[in-house]
Amino acid sequence: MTDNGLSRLPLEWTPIYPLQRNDVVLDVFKHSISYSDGLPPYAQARIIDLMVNRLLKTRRYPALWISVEAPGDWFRHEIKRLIKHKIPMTVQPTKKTCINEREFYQPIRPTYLQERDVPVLAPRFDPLDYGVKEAALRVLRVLARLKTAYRPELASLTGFSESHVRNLLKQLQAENLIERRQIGKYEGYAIRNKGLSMAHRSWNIPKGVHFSKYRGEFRYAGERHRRVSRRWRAWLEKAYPNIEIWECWTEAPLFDGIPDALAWGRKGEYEILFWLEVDSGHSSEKVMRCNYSHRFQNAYQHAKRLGLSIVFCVMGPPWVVRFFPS
DNA sequence: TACCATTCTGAATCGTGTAT
DNA sequence: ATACACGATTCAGAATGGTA
Repeated sequence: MTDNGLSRLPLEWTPIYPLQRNDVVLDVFKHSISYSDGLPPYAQARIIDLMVNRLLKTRRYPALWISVEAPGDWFRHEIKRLIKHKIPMTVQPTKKTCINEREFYQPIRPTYLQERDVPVLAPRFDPLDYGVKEAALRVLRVLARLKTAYRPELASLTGFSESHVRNLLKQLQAENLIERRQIGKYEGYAIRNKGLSMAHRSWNIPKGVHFSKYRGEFRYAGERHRRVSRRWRAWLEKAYPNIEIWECWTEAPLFDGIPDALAWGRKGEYEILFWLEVDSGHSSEKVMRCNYSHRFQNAYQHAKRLGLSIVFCVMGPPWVVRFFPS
C-alpha cells in the first residue's frame, strides 16, 4: 500500500458506509484520550486541532470521532468547547463503541473511495512497545508539563505517595528519560529530550508537529508561588478526606482566567472544580478587587451553565485572605 | 553597635519497615 | 511487586545570643 500522507498520524480509521457500497464512505477517524493523560483539556484540544490540520491536508471530507475516558461530565464538555470545529466532529465517552453519522455536530459529506485512498496510519501509542509501566509513564507525563520539579510536587500532581514516586523516578532515571538537577536551592528532577519525546508519542502527537507552546504550564510563576500551587492537590486531599480528586493541573487555562492550580473531582454526587489562586499580597487592594471579581464572575457564569460547582480558593498572607470575602 | 557562633526551623531527601 | 508510613538526615536561612 502506498503512503497517502497520513503515516505520521496515530489515529484509527473507522469509516461509515452509508449506501451499503464499499466505494462510498464517510471518512471518519477516531482519536482516544483520557483524563489521566496528564494534560488539561486545553492542551488535548490543541492536539486535536493539529490532527485536524493534518487530516485536512490529505483528505477531502474527513470527520473525527473523539473518544474521551473520564468520570463526570466536565472534562468531555471542556474538550468539546475548546476544539475548533473545522470538520465534522463528535466527542463521546469511551463506553460508546460505535458511532452513527447523526451524532456528528455537522453533516459529513460522503467520499468516493478508491483503493489507493485507504489510509495508512501511524500506530497508536502502546506503553508496552516502549517498555514503560503505566505508573512511570504518568510521572513522566506530568514532568513533561512541569519541565523541572521536586519530588513532593510530582507526588501531589500524580496523586501517588512520595515513596512510590521515588521508585518510579529511579526507574525513569535508569532509562535516561529524566535526570537529577539542581533547581534553586535543592536537587530536583528535569525531563530529558528522550523523555519528552516519549511523552509526546504517548499523547499520540503527530511527529513533526510543534506542541511545546501548548504543553507546559501557561505562565511563568515564581519559585514559591509554583511550589504552593503544585502541591495543592495533596493539600486538598489531606484537608478534606471526603472529597475525591480526579485530576489536578497547574497553570491551566480555564474560561478566561488561568488558575494557579485547578483540581477537579467530586464530593458525593457533585462534580466540583477547585480553583486556586496564590496571592503574594504585593498588589494593592484595589488592583486585587479588580483582578478577582472579573475572574470570579467568569467562572461563576460557566459553572452555572454546566451545572457544576466551583470552589474558589485563595492562599496568601493572612491579610489577603481576610480581605477576600468582600 | 558590629561581628561571629549557636540554635531553631522548614523543606527536601533517603532508608527501612509493614500490609496487601 | 506496589503502596504507604515514619523517622533520620541534610541543607539553607532566620532567629537568637554573647562578646569586644
